[in-house]
Parts: sequence; structure tokens; C-alpha cells
Amino acid sequence: MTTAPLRKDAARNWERIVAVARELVDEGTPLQLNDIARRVHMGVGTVYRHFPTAEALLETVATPSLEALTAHGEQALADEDPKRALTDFLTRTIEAQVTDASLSPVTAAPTDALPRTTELKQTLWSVGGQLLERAHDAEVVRTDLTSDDMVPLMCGIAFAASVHGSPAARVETARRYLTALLEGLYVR
Amino acid sequence: MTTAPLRKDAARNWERIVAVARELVDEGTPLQLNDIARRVHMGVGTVYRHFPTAEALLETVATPSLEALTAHGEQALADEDPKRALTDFLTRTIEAQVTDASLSPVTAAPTDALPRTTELKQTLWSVGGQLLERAHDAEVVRTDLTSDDMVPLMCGIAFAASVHGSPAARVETARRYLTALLEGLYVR
Amino acid sequence: MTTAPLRKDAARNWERIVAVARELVDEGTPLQLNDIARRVHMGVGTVYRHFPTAEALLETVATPSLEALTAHGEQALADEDPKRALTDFLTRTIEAQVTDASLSPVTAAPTDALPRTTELKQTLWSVGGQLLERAHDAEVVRTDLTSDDMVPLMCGIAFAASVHGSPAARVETARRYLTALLEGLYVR
Amino acid sequence: MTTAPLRKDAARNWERIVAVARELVDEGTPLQLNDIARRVHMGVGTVYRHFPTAEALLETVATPSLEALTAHGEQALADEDPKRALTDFLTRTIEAQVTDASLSPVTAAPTDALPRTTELKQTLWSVGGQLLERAHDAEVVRTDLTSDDMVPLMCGIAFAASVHGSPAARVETARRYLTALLEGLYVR
DNA sequence: CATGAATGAGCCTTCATTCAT
DNA sequence: AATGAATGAAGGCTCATTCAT
Repeated sequence: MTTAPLRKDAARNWERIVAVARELVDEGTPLQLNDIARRVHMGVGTVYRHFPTAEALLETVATPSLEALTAHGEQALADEDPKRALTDFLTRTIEAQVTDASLSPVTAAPTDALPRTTELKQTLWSVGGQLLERAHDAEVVRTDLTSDDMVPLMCGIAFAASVHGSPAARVETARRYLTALLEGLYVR
Repeated sequence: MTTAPLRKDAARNWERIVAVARELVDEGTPLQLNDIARRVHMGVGTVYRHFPTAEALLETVATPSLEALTAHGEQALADEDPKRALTDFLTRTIEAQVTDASLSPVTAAPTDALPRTTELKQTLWSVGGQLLERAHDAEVVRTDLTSDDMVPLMCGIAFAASVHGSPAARVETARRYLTALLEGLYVR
Repeated sequence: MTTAPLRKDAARNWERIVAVARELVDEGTPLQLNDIARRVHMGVGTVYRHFPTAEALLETVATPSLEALTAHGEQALADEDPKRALTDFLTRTIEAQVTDASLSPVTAAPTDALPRTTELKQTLWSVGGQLLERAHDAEVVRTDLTSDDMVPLMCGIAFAASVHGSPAARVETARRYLTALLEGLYVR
Repeated sequence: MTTAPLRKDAARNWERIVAVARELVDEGTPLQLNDIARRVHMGVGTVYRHFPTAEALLETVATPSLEALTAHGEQALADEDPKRALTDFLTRTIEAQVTDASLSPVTAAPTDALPRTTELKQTLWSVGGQLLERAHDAEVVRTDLTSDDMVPLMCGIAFAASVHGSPAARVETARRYLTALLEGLYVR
């Protein structure tokens, strides 16, 4: 589904690489294609064929989360309460960022390795922008923050939660920070 | 003034190393002791003698900013208006973080290379904590954020401002983000 | 034949590295992987791929001698004369130690880099132990030296022969020292 | 007493350097003049002035032991029993070698840094040679080992005792090895 | 004499990437 | 397609020795 339909064995290889990369991301190990090749018992060349750079692999690992976020965002657009819609969306975004270590670098990167990533990120920004705009229009949020600020702020909160916190407490911490920010964001 | 009085020539070398390191930090180049030795035309050993690790050098570069922040914080403690004191302190902190690239890593690091750094960071946390506590007591801020959250939040805002923003606009962006956060923080 | 069947070109490289290492050992030069890479005109990485540490390379160089000693030891076990068997074995061991500079460090090392080395050393100790035990049983040797003393004593004699002797005379010297020791060892 | 009478403070420095070097030798730390300078709180230059090389310092550390051995040897020459005299001398030598880590390298070194060392070593060889010769004349030892073999054999035994043995057991082990060797040496 | 800053060769090791098989 | 050997630049760090102060 990435580009061209892969042969069955090639597809299996692709899956195994991504699966192992996912594990590495989860345990905080940096992705090194050599390392991964060893772990999946393939030649480096094979790994390079599937993923020309470590970034491409990382983005592939992040893709499901990005897709899920996008889907949620689109559902939120269907919510008739603009404030709730925005809050839900941002909460999910933050939770995902804090939970999935592949998201922060991919989200914050100024440039992407895969077109699919660019596409997803744009959709996400767009959805976020629309949600914010609706909230603006409904006069439930202040107007000095724009849709361009959504991504940085979410990254910032995720980052804040990762400073000095046990990984276990991160989700809770991030929620608190988001709450504080939202309190500031909402018109009262 | 750092530890022991250096000989005049050694002091000059120390200065040159720190100066070059400062430039590298400003242009976003990672500090590498070998690299620095080449740039200042000294043997690696000389650089290693002055700064046993890259972290020690980075902290040395960051020290003046940390000292300035501490000084400002202590002035803020003298302000009789708790809200203004806190706002001023946080604003300065954020401006410094965004302006001086050496601050973020040093601030966020769980462990320090130099005792002086530890000392300054502790003072800074302490001052921030006191300012927040006063604001609490004066009932001008919400109580669900504690002094332990100050540092992460400041780091988060600085990080947020560095995502997707031209360096030029960063100070302004960071101020806006801080304002939003403060709006959420302040009791209304 | 070491671990996995290597590709032809890789095998050739392996051979060249070991050959050069052999020369260096013979001329008393310490093994340094960088140095070897330069001498065999390969990238450092290639040498590191084949031999992760200098110890691993040294043990590889020593392996043939260890194998030969083991084989001789097993032949000696077939000798019906316990005294002659022990004498032959120790004589060969000493000659090898004095002749091949890779043996002493590998033999004396408390820990090994390659499993094969551990295996060979254990076999060797075991064979030596059995030969000594037989001699004990036949009451041809004193009982205050045990099989645990064989290795140290052989190392000691080899070391003694290397003190103050021209390399040329070492084998002869070592034989004389072994003779003296055996005279003391044998019951009379 | 080394070369020229030192000024009082210089003498004190000399003593401190040697004392620290002694400790390092005892704990198995290699002698590095930089390291020592730091430990005795002197400039490297000062240490270098007193001891131009690490070898010179090591020999200085070893000197008292060498002197003691020499003295004992000369006493042994006064013993009218040639066998006992030789045995005593060799026993003491081995015990010293095993006990004092500075002796082995100095004894085994083909060349010396200090004239005093050369002198002491020669005396020691000479005394050992005389003791052996007397034993020869009294027909209590075999004649295929000569005085030139004394030093290597003592070094070898000390080395053997240091292979695979807990430091605590070394003296005892070395004594056993010496006994075995002497049994082979003595005419029966 | 004492000091200790400076030197820089030299060793170790890693890793992204290429390319022959 | 797959393999994995080879590459070598790059970075890290140590330490014996010199020499300006």
C-alpha cells in the first residue's frame, strides 16, 4: 500500500522490519539500519531497499499513529460542539505524542522522507486548523493563537512532559499541562 | 574566577575556547572537543584539560545566562506584587531559553558536569518555586500546577517556539505562548 | 571452519589478517587492529568485523598451536609408559610456548575472547591433568604438585627461558629448565 | 645518596614521590609520571627532574628490596653449609619477588635506568653465582644449571606463582615451586 | 628549582553507505 | 531481489614529554 504491491515474501520482510523498528522506538533505542538488519536476520541491503534512510523507517513506524490521529480529527469535525471538538482533538494528539516516541521527531521535522508522511501531516494540520477556526468563530477561544501554533504547542507540551518525569507519569502530566494551556486558550 | 586562578596564558586559552564554543552554540553546531581544538588552533589535550567533557564546556557557556537569570529571579523576589513578579521571572526565563541555545540542554539535563551548574540550577528552581508559592498564597494562580512544573513548562514553551519558527520570530512566538499559558494559570 | 562458512573473498581477507597478525606476533609487535588494517590495506571496519578485539585475533593466531598441542596430548594419553607420556607432553608444551609468542598470553589469560579458545584450553588442562594423574598412580612423580600447577609451571619455564636469552637459544634453555624441574618432580 | 646531596625540601619531595610510587606498585597500578605528580601535588616537571623516566622511578622503588637481598646473600656466603646457604638465598629471593611487584620487571629488564640498579643486580648475580659454585664444589647440586640460570629461574618461578593464583596464596605457591625445582637441582 | 599548561601523535571504536556476489 | 562484506571518515580519549612562566 506504500507504493507498489510487493511480492508476498518482500511484504513479509517489510512487516518484520517495521515491527522490530517499532520495538526499538518503544524502548528508546535509536534506529540504525545495520542494527535492524541484524535483528531481523536480513542483509543491510534488503533493509535499505525497503527504507532508504532511517527517517523513512521512522516515518513508516509513525504512520499508523498519524493515521489514527487524522481519523479522530475528522470525527471531531463532525462534533457540533466546537469547544469539545477542539479539546478532544488536542487531548488525543497529546496523548499520542507522549505515548508513541516516533511521533515527536516526525511531527517536529521540517522536512519528510515519505510523501505519505507529508500528506498525513498536512491533513492533520488542516484538521487542527479547521477545529481551531470553528472555535474561533464560536468565540470560545482567544484569537491570538492561530492554527499555525497548534503543532508547536502540542510538541511543546509533549516535550515538557518528557522533562524530569518518569515515563509512567507522562500521560497524566501532559494532560495537566494541556489543561492549563486550554484554560488560557478558552475565552471566559 | 571559575575554580582556581589560572595563569595568564591559560586563562586566555580558556577564554578563546569558551568564545568559540559560544559561537558554535549560537550557530547550532554541536560541541565537539576535537573540532573546537582545531578551530582554536590548540592541541586536543589543551581543550580536554580545560573541559573534560563537552557537557562541561556547554555548561560553562551557559553559566553567564544562568547567573543572569538567577540575579533577575532574586530581584523579582523583592517585588511586592506576586503576580507581576512571577510573570516577569517567567518571561525573562523564556526569553533567555529561546535566545541562548545553551540553556535548554543544560536546563533539561538530569545531571550536571559542573558543581557550579548544579548550584545555579538549584537556586533558580528555588527562586521559581518561591515566586510561584507567593502567587499561590495571594490566590492569583491556580493550584494544580506546582513548582516542579515550572521548569518543564518553560522548556516546553521554548521547545514549542523552536518548532517551525524562523529564529528571528522565536522570542515573539515564545512570548505569545507564555501569555497563553499564563492566562490559563492565573485565577480569574 | 571457524564459525560460519565465509564467502570466498571474505575468507581471503580473514586469512591475510591472520597471516599478518602471525608475523607481528613473531616479531614481537603488539597487535593493534588499526595498525593491521593499514598493513593489509583494508578498512578498519573490515578488520573489526572479522575480529572484534585484539584478543580475538591473538587467540585466532594461537589456535593452530593449541590444536597441535591438544592432538599431541591425546596421543600421549595412548602411551603405556606414564612417565614418558608426561615428559613428552610437557616437553612439547614448553617448546611450543617458547617458539610461539601467541601462546603465553593466551594460556595465561584468565578469560577468553573466543569459545573455541576456552574449549581448547580446557581440553589441554584436562589432558595434562590426566597425564599427571597417571604418573601419580604409577608412583613416578611426587604428589605435592597437582594438575593445577601444570599450567603455571609451564608458563613459568617459558617465561624463564625468555629472560636474558637470545631467542635462538630459548628452546634449548627451556628444555634444560624443564629437565631440572622434572628431576625434582620425579620420584627417585 | 643517589647522586648528589639534595636540598632539604628537594629531598622531601623525592621521598614523597617514591612513597606514592611504592603504594601504586603495591596496588598494581602502572606508574605514570603525570599521575604521580597529581597525587603528590607537584608539577610534572618536578617529578621528571627527580626521575627522568618511569623506569628510573620503578628502580628506585625496587632498590631497598634489592639491597636487602644483596645483604642477605652476603650473609649466606658466610654460612659454612653450602646447600643451606643456597637454599636460603633462593628462598628469600623468591619470596621477595612474589611479595614486591617492583622486583620482577626490574630484575628481568635487560637494561637499567639507574647505575645503582645495575650495580645491585650485578652484585646479586655474583653472590648467587658464588653460592651456586660452592654448592657445585661441594657436589650438592647438579652441574647442568649454571649461575646464569639463577635469575631466569627465579623470575620464572615468581611468574608461575602469579599465574592463576590468588595474591594471598602466592608466597606459599612460590615456595612449593621452588622446592620442586630444588629437588631437581640437588644431587641425590 | 618548581610549575603545570600545552602538545599532538596515536589508539580505539562506530556507523552510514556502497557494491560485488 | 537479497545478501552482507567492505569501506573509511569521523569522533572519542590518553599520555609521554616539552617548555614558557
